[in-house]
Amino acid sequence: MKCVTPASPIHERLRLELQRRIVSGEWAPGDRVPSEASLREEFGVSRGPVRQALAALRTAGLISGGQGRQAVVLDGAVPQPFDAFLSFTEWTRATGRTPGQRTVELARRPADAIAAGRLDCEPGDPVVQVLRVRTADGVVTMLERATFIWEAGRLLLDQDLDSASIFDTLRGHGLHFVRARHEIDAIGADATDAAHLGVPVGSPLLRERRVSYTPDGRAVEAADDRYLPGLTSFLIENSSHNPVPLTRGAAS
Amino acid sequence: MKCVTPASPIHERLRLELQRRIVSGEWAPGDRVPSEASLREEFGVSRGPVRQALAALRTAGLISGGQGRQAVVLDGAVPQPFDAFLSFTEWTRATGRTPGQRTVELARRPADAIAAGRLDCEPGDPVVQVLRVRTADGVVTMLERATFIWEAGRLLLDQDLDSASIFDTLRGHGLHFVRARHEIDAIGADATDAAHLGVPVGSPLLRERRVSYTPDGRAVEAADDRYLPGLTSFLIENSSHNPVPLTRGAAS
DNA sequence: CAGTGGTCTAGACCACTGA
DNA sequence: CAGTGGTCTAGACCACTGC
Repeated sequence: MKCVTPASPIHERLRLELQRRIVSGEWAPGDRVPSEASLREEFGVSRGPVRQALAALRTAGLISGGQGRQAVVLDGAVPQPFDAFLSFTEWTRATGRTPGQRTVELARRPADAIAAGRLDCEPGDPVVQVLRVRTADGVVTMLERATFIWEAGRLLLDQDLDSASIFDTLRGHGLHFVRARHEIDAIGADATDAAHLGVPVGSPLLRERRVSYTPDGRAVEAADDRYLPGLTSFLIENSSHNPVPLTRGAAS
Repeated sequence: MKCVTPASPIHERLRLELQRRIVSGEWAPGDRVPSEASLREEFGVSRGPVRQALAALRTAGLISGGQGRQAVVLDGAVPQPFDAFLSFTEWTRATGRTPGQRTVELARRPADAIAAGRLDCEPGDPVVQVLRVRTADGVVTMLERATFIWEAGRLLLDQDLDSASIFDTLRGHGLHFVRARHEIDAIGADATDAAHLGVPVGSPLLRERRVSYTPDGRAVEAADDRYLPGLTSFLIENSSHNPVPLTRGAAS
């Protein structure tokens, strides 16, 4: 088994190897995935890790499955790691482009009721707010409004945000994100959006509101990102075998 | 164990019971979930099903987790079954409202290049297209453009679409959907959108484009649904433990 | 250091699919 | 009817968390 990271668990290495065979085209869409028994034999492991690896690929939308029915390679989009969905910087790099940013505002102020509710802190608690225009290969793509709890935001106040990734900075101080909740809808551009994205007030924008959490469950960042339409979309792969924490919600 | 459906697998019944305890408030957000050992003892099963049930709850965003760290109940949104995300009818009912619809057009025509590509058939093959205004509790919510392959669409031609769920109809003929791919973005209303949704041309709409598949991997339905903003949003729970087939994509 | 979850093995039975 | 995946058990070792 040609494994990239020999230190990780068997099921993880197995998943990476199978994923490599799929995205490299070695196994083409429509091909039948080897049976669990074959994979057990090929890699010399028991059935547990094999099933874990296959379940992960199914969740990622790379293969199909079903009782009695042999799995088949699907023509899914290449899966992105968790970080790539959290960080504009990571996402842009992962898609082969160069991320850029221009910080419009970086301020410490007391949390208003909305921010306090989303970040699970008290109104009036100090928070740090960032307003940045994000670009990909120099093209204006998104306007980012992010609010951080003081413990995280204070680390950003003396940073040059135009040249550093916020996520990298926080990670460097031991603040990791392991969970996030996203709410996606459409909204007309307000005056601020219009000014920085170069569109008329009221023109359509794709909005992603997000709250990110640390392993111990504390909310650290609440964001309101507004994307220019036509440049960005969100893709979701969904199946009854592996239900996704995906909900169509009424207004909020 | 108070189980709703004694015929289903242990891990499924276990998940439902634990989910019930969470959504009913019996276990409040912030409470610690009993250890795997306790659950094994309480339900008299081995560790496998217990872990399967807990993994499902983690994926659904209902509980946290982590090596050595005892799981904690989160304040997540109530999870929706797979069907509820596919069918406007199911979703509306699941959220306690009454679905309605007004069919604008129901037509058989040859597939154009775009529809053929999405449905994996040849341009010129017959398809059935449906244009419907969808309402919830009588409020106009969404304009649905759906294209079906002939095998499915032919079942709809003699239906009264104003009173029946398309998904129910197809299900009744043995056409089940088990997988779907969704692409979500924002777009300005075109003339058709404007006329049926009652908004000016160019005003922001939330667009969901979707392709649905049967168990044997055939694409059956390609949809382009446009939601009025402020009434509907998409919610996604995301974690590094349980990566979600969720991708931010460049334009399409 | 005790308890917890993460991982792995070996073996078993069943339901379903497809030739 | 043979092969496949879905499910379950019993037992084991390890890494990490939190007291």
